[in-house]
Amino acid sequence: MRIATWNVNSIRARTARVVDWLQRADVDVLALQEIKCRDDQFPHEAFEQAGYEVVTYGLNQWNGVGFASRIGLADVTRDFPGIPGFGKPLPDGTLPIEARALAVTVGDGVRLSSLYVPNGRELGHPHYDYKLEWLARLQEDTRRRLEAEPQTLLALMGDWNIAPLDEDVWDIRVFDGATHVSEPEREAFRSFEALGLRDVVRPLVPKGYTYWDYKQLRFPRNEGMRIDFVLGSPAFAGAVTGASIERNERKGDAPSDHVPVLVELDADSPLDDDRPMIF
DNA sequence: ATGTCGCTTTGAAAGCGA
Repeated sequence: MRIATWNVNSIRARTARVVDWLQRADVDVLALQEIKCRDDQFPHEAFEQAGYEVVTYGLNQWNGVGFASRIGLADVTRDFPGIPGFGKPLPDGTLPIEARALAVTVGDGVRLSSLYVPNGRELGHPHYDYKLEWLARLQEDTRRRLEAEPQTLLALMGDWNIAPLDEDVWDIRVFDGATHVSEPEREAFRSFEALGLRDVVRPLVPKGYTYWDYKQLRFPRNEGMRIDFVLGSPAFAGAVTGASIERNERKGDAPSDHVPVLVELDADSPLDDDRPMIF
């Protein structure tokens, strides 16, 4: 099973590129972020013609997440319990919930979330507090799920908008006082690892960025950030057999500013200690 | 250079978010 995550920065601007890559890379399931369209605006036909069914969660021109799968999509869940909102209060006094979290079950019971973590904008900005609150509520929900089903094959995948390590940005000095590298954000990221989730890509791809800003020749200079991650439950992590960061997808005409992160999984024979040894 | 994108409202240019 080949599973990927990709912040596409507008699906309508990149439909052919995304579908072409899905087929070229032989991807079974893609988690999308920043589709930047409503559900009715999504280019369903192009994906269906390529053999993928699609589920999307898009409310307006901002954010938006989705999945494309050729091995099934079941138990679709938007948001998560306790998810905070942001923006102008609604008539009932609550804040609007943004389209940033979508979970599905694929294949034979693999539970995947497509996540677009709030950017944060600036330290001390209301959006930064929103980001931390959003992550705290997601962590709580994930903890409950793992406690209820410790053996579950589960992965949280997406654009985390956090660089967990200094080496995940090209020059940490540039990020003094910036979001994405602040200690509260990194602590939030580690709080998921404290649940037993593991970054399943870094051990296999120790170096490399997943995002390069369009501005200031960031890609030609390789001045990027590693902010897109797949965090897997112990059972999920045990089934991972390969991973790659698809750097070539930042090249050519009209690329997204993020590239796909791809994980290969052998869900039929997880490498856990209970597996009978056969010689 | 706050140096690029993509979307929106608005009626070709500006605002917003990243």
